[in-house]
Amino acid sequence: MDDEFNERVREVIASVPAGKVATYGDIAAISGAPSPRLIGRILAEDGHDLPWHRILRANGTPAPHLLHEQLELLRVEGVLADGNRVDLRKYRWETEPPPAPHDSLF
DNA sequence: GTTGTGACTCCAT
DNA sequence: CATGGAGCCACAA
Repeated sequence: MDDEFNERVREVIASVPAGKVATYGDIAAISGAPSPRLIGRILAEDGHDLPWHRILRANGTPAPHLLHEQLELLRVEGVLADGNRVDLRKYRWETEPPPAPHDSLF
């Protein structure tokens, strides 16, 4: 029960479809982790069986040491990155559907 | 108990 | 875009 997030986090990451990406903060929020740092730690410890390459930072850029590796794997899955940055706005995966595009005033 | 470190995020300058 | 500071959690020494 202590590390319930641990299991939850892996489930969420494993649930990310190919061609999509998620941020540490999102995984943390969805999995119920207390902090996004835990996500990084889990991946570093036991992310060998998970699509860790689909996890990006809040600004759409992967970790410094994985930057090249991540982008390569993502590129193969159809996620094209501009330089070292991925279009989160386009490839960001969400568990819940976005708010209806109601005719907002703006 | 404190300190340092890390695949993090946000805000201000 | 770069830098710094604060918040955050877990672990090793």
